[in-house]
Amino acid sequence: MAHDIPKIPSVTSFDVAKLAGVSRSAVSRAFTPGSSISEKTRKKVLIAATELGYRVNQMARALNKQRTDLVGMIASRMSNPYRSEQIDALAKHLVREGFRPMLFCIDEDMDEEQLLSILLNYQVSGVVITSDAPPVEICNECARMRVPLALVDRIDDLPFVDRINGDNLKGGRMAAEVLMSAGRRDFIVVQQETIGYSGAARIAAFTERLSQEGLKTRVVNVDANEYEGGAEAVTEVLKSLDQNLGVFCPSDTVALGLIDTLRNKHNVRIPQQLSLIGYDDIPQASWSFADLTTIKQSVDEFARVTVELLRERIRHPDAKPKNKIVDVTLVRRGSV
Amino acid sequence: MAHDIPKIPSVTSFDVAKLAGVSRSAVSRAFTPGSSISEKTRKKVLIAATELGYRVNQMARALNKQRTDLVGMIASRMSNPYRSEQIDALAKHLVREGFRPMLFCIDEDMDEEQLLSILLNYQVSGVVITSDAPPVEICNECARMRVPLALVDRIDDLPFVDRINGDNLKGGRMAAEVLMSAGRRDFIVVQQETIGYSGAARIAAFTERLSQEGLKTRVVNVDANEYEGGAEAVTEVLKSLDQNLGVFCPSDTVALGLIDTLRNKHNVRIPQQLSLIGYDDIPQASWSFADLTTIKQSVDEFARVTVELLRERIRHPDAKPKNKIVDVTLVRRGSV
DNA sequence: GTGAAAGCGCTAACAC
DNA sequence: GTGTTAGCGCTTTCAC
Repeated sequence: MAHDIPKIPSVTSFDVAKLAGVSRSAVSRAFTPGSSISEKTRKKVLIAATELGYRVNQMARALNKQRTDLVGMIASRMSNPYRSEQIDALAKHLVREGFRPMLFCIDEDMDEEQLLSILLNYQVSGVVITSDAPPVEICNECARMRVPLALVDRIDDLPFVDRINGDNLKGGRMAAEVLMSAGRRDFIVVQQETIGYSGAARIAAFTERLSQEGLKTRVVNVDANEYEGGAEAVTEVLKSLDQNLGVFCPSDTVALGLIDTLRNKHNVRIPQQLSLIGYDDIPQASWSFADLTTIKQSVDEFARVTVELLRERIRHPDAKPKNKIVDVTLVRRGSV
Repeated sequence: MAHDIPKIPSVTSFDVAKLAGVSRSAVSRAFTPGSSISEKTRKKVLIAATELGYRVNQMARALNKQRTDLVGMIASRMSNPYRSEQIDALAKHLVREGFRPMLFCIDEDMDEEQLLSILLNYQVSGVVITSDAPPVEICNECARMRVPLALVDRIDDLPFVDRINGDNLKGGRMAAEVLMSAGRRDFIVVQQETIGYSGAARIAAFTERLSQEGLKTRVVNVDANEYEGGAEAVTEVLKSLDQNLGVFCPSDTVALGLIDTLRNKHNVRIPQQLSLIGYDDIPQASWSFADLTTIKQSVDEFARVTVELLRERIRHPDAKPKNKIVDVTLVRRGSV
């Protein structure tokens, strides 16, 4: 077998120590921020290290510290653009902050026990869960083992577990207000069978705000998720069309299914015949076919806060759970 | 600080060995598939392990084996639904095959050197790159260090580096043929500034197939990517509208920007006034507003093949590069 | 501020 | 098939 390129043998702290004329401890300290080492030796070590192409072996370090910088990200439904934006942002922030994201995409038939094993076997520094279906066992076990855990868009009340949520109360209310100020008086909210905590909270806030004005909301339940769920809601929406209708979908993917089907299969004119508002502001919401008014949640802000909470919890594993709320804003487009 | 839940101290192979009345090697063997151990002791060990809640410490194992089961996935443009589908599929396959995916989302201002450091520091078992912009340094260094590397949708010719590509030749030809059999005689292909290898290959195949029939293709260059790129192409497309036009976008995201803008901003009727075909078959291509005919690449098949190549290369790091082609199929919808 | 020594938890080579 | 022994490469008391 030809070896066109020579394989480089791995260089250890011992080699660096020898070349720099110091001990291995010195090398270790040179690569450990905040350890007591003179600037002079640090320089010497760094020079030797560069010369040899030394990199500290994280496995050895982890074995010692009983902790890696690995962070498990558990995600479901990556087909939802909001989810993949979230993961994208989270992965970037984690790396920037010195963590190393491991990605686990789960679905219905995932093996909770196996996943937990992996997480624990690798002694992850933390876990972030952004999925609708709660992997209960994982949450409990993380809490129990004091593995820092951050729950995004989830409300589960667990000891030692932090949560990050959008301001669903504000978002739901804003949706109601936008629809009202567009002159709508009759309301439908589309609810997927598998609705999560966030969706439910948004709907509750929406309904509540309307009832303050003495207005009623009808809930249309659909079996499918995302786009298909929206398409499914069309039947019910069409029935109410002669009234002064405002529709709220607590997720853009659903709203997009609805608006697309309404416009392109049933020639409904929006916003002339009805107003529609979504939630999340995924990229597709701004596409011409949709031109969807929606409530924007900043994935970047979510990611920032999540990493921040993780950091804090690593410092204080036994602190009581924190609950962060991320602001939401209205994005006005043509569907209202 | 209250400790509502007791923290469990970590249990080592030593503890299990003691309880099972065997040596630590026996414990190790019980957890190493294919090692020589009697069924009887294996049982004993497993029972003891379960009782104590033992999990093998991957860091220690890795330190020993000089290799983790970590696989780095390097991805760009997660906003492209095709990309996130790819990552989703890849992550699932990797886990199923015993690997642990680390995710690195890169953009223009990423630090190649830092990323490389991470990969090497963690002694990853392999790296998969699915990004348009080639992180050259990373590729070279992986080859050099014999870190198994798989390139998805890339053509870079590197020693010890495997590649997985869709059948761009077939795909490009099919696109041409579909358009021709719809009676089109005048062709435009939309090309983004940042087009990657795959896109270029598809365009080449498309153009070539048409020229076999004596038909010419005009390339429209756009500066923006994805949806915006498609929207940008509209101006040029409209100019050619009175002719018998067929348009090919080597990526669905671009095609969607084009078709959406054409239909919803310029009232162009498709396929009456022109035929349009895309590439990838992302979920949005099937939405009503688009109803886009496209060339489907199976992300699942991509993932399967990629993991397979990784496995092989781990066994034979010095084998010569393999080149796998994944089949593509036509998905007929209403845009042609 | 620095080095020596003792592990972190595991696997592999070697005897038996 | 099984136990013993010797590390994997690093960090970390503990003296100095």
